[in-house]
Amino acid sequence: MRLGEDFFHRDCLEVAPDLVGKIIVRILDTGEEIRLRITETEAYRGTEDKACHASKGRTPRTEILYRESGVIYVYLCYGIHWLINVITGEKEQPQGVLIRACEGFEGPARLTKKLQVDKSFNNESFVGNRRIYICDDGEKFKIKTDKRVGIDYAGEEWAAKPWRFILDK
DNA sequence: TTAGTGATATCC
DNA sequence: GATATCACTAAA
Repeated sequence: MRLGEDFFHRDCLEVAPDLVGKIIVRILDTGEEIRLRITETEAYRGTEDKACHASKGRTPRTEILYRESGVIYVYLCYGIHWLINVITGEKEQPQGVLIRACEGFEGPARLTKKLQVDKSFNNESFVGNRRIYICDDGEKFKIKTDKRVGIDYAGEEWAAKPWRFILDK
């Protein structure tokens, strides 16, 4: 079953663990279909979260985070890597979930490379999109949590939050 | 361990 | 206009 707007329209701390174990589907321009199970996500929650891009204020780049749930936020990291996020929660509230890894493709940039996602997906939505969407195949998994990674700059308080969700095999 | 890479924000 | 920063990866 394909996930709709109501799935994303919750707090990112609820959506992030729920997204683990779901299937991300990407239809290439060639018609080829790629299906991958999501194995790792991270939650980024509002202006108070120093690790969230929107914590420094609303800018043209972080504008996406304020949009409605289901919207795709893609941005370039270290000049080479595309990272993909999905917006969650209420409109005008900057929060989202970073999709870090899928089965067989651990690492946020390896994922987007495999799925051929780049900035042309930025500002689109998982809801009603025919190139990329997320499915629930009904399977349930055990989830474990951990600290987020790569955000030491946000300070100990935020770097220590257990807002990383990993599929527990 | 380090090079590679470029958009963004922040400082002149 | 210039520079510093960055939610990473692959090669060594």
